[in-house]
Amino acid sequence: MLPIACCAPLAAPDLDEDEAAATAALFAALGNSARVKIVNLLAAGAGPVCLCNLTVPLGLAQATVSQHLKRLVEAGLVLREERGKWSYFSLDPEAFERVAALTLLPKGVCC
Amino acid sequence: MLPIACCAPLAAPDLDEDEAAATAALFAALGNSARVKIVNLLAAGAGPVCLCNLTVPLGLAQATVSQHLKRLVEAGLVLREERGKWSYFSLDPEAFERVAALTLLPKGVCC
DNA sequence: CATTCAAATCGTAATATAACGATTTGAAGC
DNA sequence: GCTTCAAATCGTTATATTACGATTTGAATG
Repeated sequence: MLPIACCAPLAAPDLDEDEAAATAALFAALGNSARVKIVNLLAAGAGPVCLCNLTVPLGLAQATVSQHLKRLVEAGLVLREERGKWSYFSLDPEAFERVAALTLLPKGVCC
Repeated sequence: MLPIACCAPLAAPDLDEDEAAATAALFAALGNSARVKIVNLLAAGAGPVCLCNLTVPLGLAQATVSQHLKRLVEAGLVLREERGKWSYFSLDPEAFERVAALTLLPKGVCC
């Protein structure tokens, strides 16, 4: 999957094919309960979390968790950090804003 | 697919399996470029839009558009309204708020 | 430099999704 | 009641996703 170059709000005027695809890709990255739980665990933890500490709470095999993390990293929502043999993951600080930006209402209405 | 009973923000404390699944289902409903475009077209139009006016801008067959609309209705994002032979669709007024609620930051930070 | 061990990748199977044409359904109109 | 025509559903195919065990990669350590 290509990295998400940009994404447009749902209510943007004249959304073209590429913008719709980029927007959909970001939503799709969160369209799986394991990945929602990963984001939730990363948001809850104070600081980066080791993959090895995610398999038990998720109830999934190491390979499966690794794949989900890869998708979240490719979507630009999660950051990977190598520490020796271990990989630590954290939410991209802008992840929430990036997703929230997709749901901006027309006319600047907010929340 | 079951209707989405409730959904919890990504950063909610102690997200359980059902909450994660409901949250993921809402994201998944928007995780397709055709459905993003449909939501965009419905947001742009003033009032309900006929299915028959969606197939051309989407470049998809009637059956395909009907299926996508069904998914959006099941996700609680779009409303269906029958008018004689035609079906008209509009955004659920709460759709944006429902999606935006998923990305609420911890500690009430907003936008 | 061989061993260890976590993570990534590979290969595969089961399931889900997306698309289409064909068919069925159902309201409107003759 | 028959016809019409839009929408929904069905049946099918192609593709994508999800999951796993097995294998490979690569940093740390003896």
